[in-house]
Amino acid sequence: MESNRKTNNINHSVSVDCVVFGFDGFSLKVLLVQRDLRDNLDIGDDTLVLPGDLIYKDEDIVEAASRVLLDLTGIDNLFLEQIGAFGSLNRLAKEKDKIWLDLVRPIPESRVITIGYFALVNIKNYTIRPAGFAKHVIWEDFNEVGELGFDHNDILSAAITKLRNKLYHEPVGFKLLPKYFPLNHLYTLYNTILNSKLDRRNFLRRILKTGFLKETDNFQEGVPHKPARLYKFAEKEFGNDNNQKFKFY
Amino acid sequence: MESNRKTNNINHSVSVDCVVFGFDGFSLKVLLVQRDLRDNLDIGDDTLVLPGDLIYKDEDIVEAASRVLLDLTGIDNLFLEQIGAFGSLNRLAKEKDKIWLDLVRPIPESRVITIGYFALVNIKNYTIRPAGFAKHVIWEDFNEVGELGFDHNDILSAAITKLRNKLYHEPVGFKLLPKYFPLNHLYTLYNTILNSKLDRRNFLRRILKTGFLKETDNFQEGVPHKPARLYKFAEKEFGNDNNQKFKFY
DNA sequence: AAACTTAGTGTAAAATATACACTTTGAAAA
DNA sequence: TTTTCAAAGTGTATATTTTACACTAAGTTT
Repeated sequence: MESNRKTNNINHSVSVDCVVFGFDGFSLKVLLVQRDLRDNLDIGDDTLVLPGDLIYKDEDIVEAASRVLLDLTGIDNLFLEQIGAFGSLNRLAKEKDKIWLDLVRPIPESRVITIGYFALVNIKNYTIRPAGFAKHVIWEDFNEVGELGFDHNDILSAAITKLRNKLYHEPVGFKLLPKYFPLNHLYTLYNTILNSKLDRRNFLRRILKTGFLKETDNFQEGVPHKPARLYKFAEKEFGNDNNQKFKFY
Repeated sequence: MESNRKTNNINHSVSVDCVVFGFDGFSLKVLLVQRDLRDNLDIGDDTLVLPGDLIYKDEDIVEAASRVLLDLTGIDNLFLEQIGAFGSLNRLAKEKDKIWLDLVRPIPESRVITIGYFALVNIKNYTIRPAGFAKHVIWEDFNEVGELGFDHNDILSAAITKLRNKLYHEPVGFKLLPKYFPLNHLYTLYNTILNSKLDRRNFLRRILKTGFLKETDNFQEGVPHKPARLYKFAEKEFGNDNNQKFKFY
């Protein structure tokens, strides 16, 4: 039996949890799932959590994170980066969390250490769909995230810190945007995520100087004002390996 | 039986490994242990590894790292920071590693994910001593580290990257020095770790401007030249929480 | 044609970074 | 006690970068 084979193949000590950030043009979003039971029993638990699951015994950690995102949200083949391991002894100790674990986990009392992963996506590229034992999958406004299940607020904090640092040193901002985008969208994105109001002219000059953007001959269409030139990521110079760094502010 | 109680209390899926850096005035050192068997059988394995061990089921991860350092090296009560989780499927697959695991681990074939930790110590504050199942404990010159057991070269790489980044943004360099130190020692330390030859006058000016150093009225003693003024870390301004950052280069 | 909205652009002043070498001071040796 | 040695300690002129700041251009809508 397929599910049995999988059950036996579970590592009950280690899980992964994923922080997926998106940007809709106005605010930073986080992908959250409302947990539900495998067999569609509804226990009236509407706690939101990060998408995550126990890993399989024969599965690389980052592969587990990929699988989780595909299963729970339909998002496939993302660039994932590790945030770190979260293993405090009471991370599964909230009452609601224990009830849920009792119902869905073969060894509900097991002490689980989770590895956090972090990804950036263009929100419009994905039609998220609940699957596995998620009831709903939603894009939650980052500033409106309330108390999550387990220690997921801690993981999310670590993720936002990482994202903010990355914006200053690595060409990542464009990952939250469509392939072609006007510079002002990137400008709004930086201001939104960093909670800042950067000088627009200086921003444009500096972001271009980092070299990770390449101008195209395409322009915005359907906007009720002068259409802006579209830019794209300069893969040739920066590759897909997140190695090259720059100093931005 | 004490050791039995402990054996039953082991989490066979998760370990910790520690990268402890020291500085002897000339080069960066890493604490390594030569692994040996618990019962002092010598299997002729002189492979060097990072100090590490499986965690206990009821133990916080960072506490496990502390325990390991105390047990294996006599170093107690260090500031430890997480590097990340290392969980590739073949991380324990080298032939020598398998032999060692077969001999010392209750479940030698278990798939183990390890959490790397990183610490900086003043090398002279500690008389390292082997204990547990380490045969020797040594301070190895960072540039002379050869092939380590398991995936420990990967962990070490991640650690040195982290250290180099930290030197630019956090007041940590002084942790590798005695409580009171002349600025030139810090200068040598930066040059050594960063493989650079910074301009001395500019370095002194800039490191002072970061504000994390406080001049004292003490001077070097017993040196065959003009004694330099000693400085110490400005705890009042920077606290012990590694929060405050600066931009240094 | 006028009004609206965002795109796109330049510069002067201030701050910071860089490159560079000599004098001072104490200890040790002569 | 004088000389020598070794590292400590210090300043500045120039180049570069950062900052603050506001108007014109272009396309769309009315």
